[in-house]
Amino acid sequence: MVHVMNDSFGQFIHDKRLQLLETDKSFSLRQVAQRIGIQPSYLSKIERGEQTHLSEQKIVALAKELDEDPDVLLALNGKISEDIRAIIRQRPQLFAQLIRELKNMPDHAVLRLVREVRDGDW
Amino acid sequence: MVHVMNDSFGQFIHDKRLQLLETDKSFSLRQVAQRIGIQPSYLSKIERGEQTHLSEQKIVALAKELDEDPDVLLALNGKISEDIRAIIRQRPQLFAQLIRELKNMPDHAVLRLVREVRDGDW
DNA sequence: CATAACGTGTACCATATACTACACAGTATG
DNA sequence: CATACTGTGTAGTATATGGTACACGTTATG
Repeated sequence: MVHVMNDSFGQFIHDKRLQLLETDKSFSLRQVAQRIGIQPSYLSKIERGEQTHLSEQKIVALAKELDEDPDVLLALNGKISEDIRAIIRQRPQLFAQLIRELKNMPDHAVLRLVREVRDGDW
Repeated sequence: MVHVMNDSFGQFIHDKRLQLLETDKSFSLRQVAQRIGIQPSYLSKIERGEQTHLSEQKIVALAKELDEDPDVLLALNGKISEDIRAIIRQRPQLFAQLIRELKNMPDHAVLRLVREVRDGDW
């Protein structure tokens, strides 16, 4: 990662895994690593922040394992889902403008837009 | 670029540069390359699609030179402005949801949202 | 007509990203 | 108490990204 990344990612997934491990022994580092398809040593490094890079595919798999939102885990890792990026690249001016306008809007205001669009009341 | 990238980028900036060159001899490949801070051979390769990679910083400088929208040039190069990415990463769930909802909305509908937000009529 | 400017070919290069392979010591389990 | 499973350390790797340096032949220009 070139841009800043405080490693809340490693901390976050470590905590969540331990939490799940309390009631399900299949959430050992080794078993989770195996299920998402990486080496245990690599997941170990990521959890401890010694290594930060993890591909979108593995992050999404991990999100599924840990029952977390993939977009949130991706964000904690400094990434944005490829499908979102593709949508923006289709109409860069339009989306850039909208997103910059929304930068400082409170959550509830943005949510109102989401609802407006979803309910299609226009 | 890992994902697909049809090289409209090289074609696009080549065409625009030639257009500007018609009325201003300072838009030679060499001089433009110098002004944006890369080697002429590199710009040459990019214009001909032999090479596609160009950093956000250089693309923004090039957009300024060619009087084009930086977000559009970035998109043609498969990229999204870092400031936009940062905004999304701040509130990933919120923005991911909104953007996915807007994926298939026509431009005028999205523009209506932009205007709503800008005019603050809420 | 010398020389300045042009675009391009070849050969490299540094850093970032995303991992693997394997060994090892400690802890739990049948 | 053997052995299976745990987390971690070390070393190395492939590919992507974003370039540089310099020479070369061609085209303009004073």
